[in-house]
Amino acid sequence: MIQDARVLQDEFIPKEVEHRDQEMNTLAGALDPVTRNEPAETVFLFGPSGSGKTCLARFALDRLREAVIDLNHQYVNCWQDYTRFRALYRILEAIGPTTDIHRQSTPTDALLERLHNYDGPEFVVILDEVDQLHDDDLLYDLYRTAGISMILIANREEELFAQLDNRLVSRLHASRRIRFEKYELDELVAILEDRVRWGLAEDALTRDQLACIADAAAGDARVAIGILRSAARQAEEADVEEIDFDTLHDAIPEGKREVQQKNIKQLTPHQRELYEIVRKHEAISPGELYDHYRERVEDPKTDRTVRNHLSKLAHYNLLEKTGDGRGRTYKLPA
DNA sequence: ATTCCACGGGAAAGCATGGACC
DNA sequence: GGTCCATGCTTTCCCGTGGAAT
Repeated sequence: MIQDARVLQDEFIPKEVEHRDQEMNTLAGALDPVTRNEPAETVFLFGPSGSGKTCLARFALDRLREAVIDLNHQYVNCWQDYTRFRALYRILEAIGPTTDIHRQSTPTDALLERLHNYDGPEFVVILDEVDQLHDDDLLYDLYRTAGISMILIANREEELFAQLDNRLVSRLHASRRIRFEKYELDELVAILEDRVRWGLAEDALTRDQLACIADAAAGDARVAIGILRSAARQAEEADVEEIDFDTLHDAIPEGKREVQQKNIKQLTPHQRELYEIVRKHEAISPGELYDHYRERVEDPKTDRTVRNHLSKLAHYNLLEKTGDGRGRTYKLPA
């Protein structure tokens, strides 16, 4: 069934990107100065999740590397590396060994100094989920570093600029902005067809089945590929060459759930406990939640810390806050 | 009006850890 | 080895704000 599992991974970058010609042209245009050894324009990619932002950014960077011999690059997911220190660390990894830098005991200023001393070839940094950065000093740092170009990725344009410092907003005002729309149904089907062609046995799925997946994914390519992956895995385990309707039916919720399960694994025991408590309730009030938590956990943290955890869980889309103030309840997202 | 929760920003304390020095 | 210091990250403490209930 599965010929090449890499094709079904989230990180896979296809040889061609479909239905994003306009966006690709703009992005390539912004990056073009790099081919003349000049810094690229700063580019923003905005759009909903699964609309191809990250994929296109990496794709464009790959293309650029084919044309430019000397080019440094790094991809930073700000969701994971959300402090100034960690993001800087990630960036420095691309320009040299970092074994002498330690999470504790090396000051952020030392990282910054090393970055400013950089005098290698043009350096393109992709900052994904840039709105997850806890403070925007990092953007300022990079902006002021000669030889570094930025591709910045976020969901919502207005929200991002609302949270940025005013100085930064005015400096970034002139940068290029590319807006992505959700994929249409037939576009998703085309994307899935490619993945099937490259990664699965021939005719593993019918066109109708792909359309069914695309429909369930509601314009989100990541979800669509997740469902496909899940279906292929089940077929592989059952050792069959075709995916039947039942398998597909099961794969839809599972594919959707996969992203969440990934996030749950990263939680601390306390955070997971909170998640479990919310999961067991239809909807739970904050006070009730704190009570349950204190009962179930050996060494309960303070309410304030619990609130921090809850914010984090909400950030990961693992739970949902509804209402405000007194009427606030927590529940699992729909 | 007043009280009651809940929220979340910010300061400070606590924690874990590598490096310098003895 | 042992001690102390510096640092980033987490947790706690303090507190102002604001809506809901009384």
